[in-house]
Amino acid sequence: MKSTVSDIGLAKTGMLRFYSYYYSISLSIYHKPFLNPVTSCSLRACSTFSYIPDSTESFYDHLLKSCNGLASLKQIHSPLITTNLLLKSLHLGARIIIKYAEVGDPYSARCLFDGINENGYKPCSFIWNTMIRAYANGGHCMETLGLYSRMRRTGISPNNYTYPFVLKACASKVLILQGKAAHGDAFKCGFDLDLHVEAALVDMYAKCGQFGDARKIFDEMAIKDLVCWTAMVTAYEQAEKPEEALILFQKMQKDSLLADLVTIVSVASAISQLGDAKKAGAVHAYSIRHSLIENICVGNSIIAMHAKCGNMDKACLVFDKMDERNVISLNTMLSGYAQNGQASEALMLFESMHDSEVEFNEVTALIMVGVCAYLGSHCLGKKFHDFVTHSKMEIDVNLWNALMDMYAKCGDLETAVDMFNSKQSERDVSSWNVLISGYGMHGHGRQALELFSRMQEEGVEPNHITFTSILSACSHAGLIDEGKKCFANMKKWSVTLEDKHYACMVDMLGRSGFLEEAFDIIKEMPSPPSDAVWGALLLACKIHGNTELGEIAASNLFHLQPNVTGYYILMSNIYAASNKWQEVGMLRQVLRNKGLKKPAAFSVINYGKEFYGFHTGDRENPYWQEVYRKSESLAVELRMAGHVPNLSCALHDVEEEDKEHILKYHSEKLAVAFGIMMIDPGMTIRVTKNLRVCHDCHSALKFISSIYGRKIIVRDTNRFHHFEGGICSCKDYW
DNA sequence: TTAGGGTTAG
Repeated sequence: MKSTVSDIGLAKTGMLRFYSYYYSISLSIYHKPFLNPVTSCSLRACSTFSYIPDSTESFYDHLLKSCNGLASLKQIHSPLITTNLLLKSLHLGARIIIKYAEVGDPYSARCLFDGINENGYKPCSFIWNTMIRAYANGGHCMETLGLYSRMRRTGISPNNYTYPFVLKACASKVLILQGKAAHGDAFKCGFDLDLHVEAALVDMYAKCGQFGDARKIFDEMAIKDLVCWTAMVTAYEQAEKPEEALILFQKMQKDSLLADLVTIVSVASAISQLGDAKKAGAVHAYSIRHSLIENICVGNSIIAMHAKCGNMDKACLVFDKMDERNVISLNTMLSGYAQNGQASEALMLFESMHDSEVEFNEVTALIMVGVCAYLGSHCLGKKFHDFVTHSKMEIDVNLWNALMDMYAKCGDLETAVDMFNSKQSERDVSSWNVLISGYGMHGHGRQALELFSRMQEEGVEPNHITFTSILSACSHAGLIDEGKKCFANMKKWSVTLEDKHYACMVDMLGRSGFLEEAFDIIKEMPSPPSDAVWGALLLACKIHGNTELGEIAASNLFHLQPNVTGYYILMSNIYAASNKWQEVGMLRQVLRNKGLKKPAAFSVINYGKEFYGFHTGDRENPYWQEVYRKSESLAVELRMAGHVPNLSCALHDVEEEDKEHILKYHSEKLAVAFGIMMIDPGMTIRVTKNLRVCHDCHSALKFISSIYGRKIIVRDTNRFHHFEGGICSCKDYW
């Protein structure tokens, strides 16, 4: 009992003994069979007492405030029935109705409401409003509207309290027709100019996507308070119209209105959508100036905002200064690190939070499994899987899918397949997508197509991600006809063709040399192609040495993404391959002027508990001297086995002899040389590279897998290469 | 004795 009742509350009311008495009554009621405290509230007898003392109401108010579950609510409700106290206080009845709705039992709330209505109370709007509120707050839209309609038929007048609830219900289920009808009713009764009704109307029209109507009501309001302004700002933010939200926020400030925490959370979210670091700084400063940042929700929103603007240093500063943190603060930071490619920072933060009071949850696990997938670290991913298995967390289908995806992205497709097969009854469409995509990135196009057919046989409807995965799988495996068929079938499944689907088609056709056909696809696109589409064409032009089409793709890319180094490098490589050195020089000058640098190639290999990273020509790695010696001897063995260095893969402006020397120390060759030295023979060597594998390394690794009888798996930015017995799983098509 | 904006992570 004491655990559900505030001692302070009891001391204030002095009702401890009173409660003990009724508690014993409620216990005895529960021991009587077949007596449900709610349904038995027929409230037939009327009172022995003509009034209920204020102190009693106050006592029950305290009890209800501290009650947070159905069982304890019923214990409070029971003595009120047996003593008929409920009949004497409509206020208490209303409180219990609301409480039943809050604990998720609208049926009991309705029973009590019907009982009250049938037993002698003079019909009044108050109790009807209470029941309408209970339905509306619980998201029971149709019940709200049904009761509102019955209220009017019964002759009970709706008032200015009724409409905000009814409009809220319409807004929650985007029922614009019913919302408009309620607006009309409010107008007829003269309540449409009430401040609360107007705010609810603004919210309803905005949530139903009718921004013109929402804005008209908002603009014409005689008095606008903070809630109205925030309703409109939030409406724009939720509809992904961040510019409009911020314009309104500025206007609000000109009206000398101070934002509260609700406003600032919405504004921070709007800035997150824009990714505007400068505006993020201004809102951060505002939240400090007005002491809003001390609220944990605001703090978390500011962290998320900085993270989405790419500024993890500032996010970290807020996180470090927080007096109180919760699991959302931690997850926001972890996901920020993950989104900004700072995987090791995410791992360090996760480690550092082990001894804190914040408990990890399923979202933490989802983020961290994603970090392992990003790193391509099989051993770390396996550790997280063990961690999750041994924790109290529930492995739901989302986490299960994330784990499958992690195994696939860490090169362990077998485990991903085993996991998929072990959960037949609980699979969802994402489970199928994960495995189709896994087959695709490992070059198993046929298996991806078979799984796609099986998925349809089992009645699982493919979505836009399924088609991205299957088109990408066909592209990696060079299955052009199959890919075209899938692309044509998308309409059958009512899946809208998105930019990414076109990018897959351009990639598929372009890689296999059908450059003109790929360009035709672009020309047929209903909306302007994104950088992904033009990027796919540019890559294809590089593979097939098409300067003319490459220039078209590049000029679009330089316009769309003027600061992405990779596109300048690709175009420069196309020029270099056709000996257009003047153009090469020009593009390098552009990069210099913009202060852009070619990203350094980097390969990571896991050995024991550690990760060893190698840059091209690395001399910082603690093992670099041994690794260099191994690379020298490998170069000799490769020559003897028939490998001819592909000098076009080295820098273009150095002598031929130097080119061969540079090739020996490419990052993936250094990592594999390290693997051969350190990892037991018979164990797979797993390497992850931050760029695409170069052609010379690809050929060399095939030879190495044969010379040493080792299985080598390399994950590059696009896909996996499994080298074994002198061949690669990509069949030299990548 | 009832009312309007909404919590940040995946």
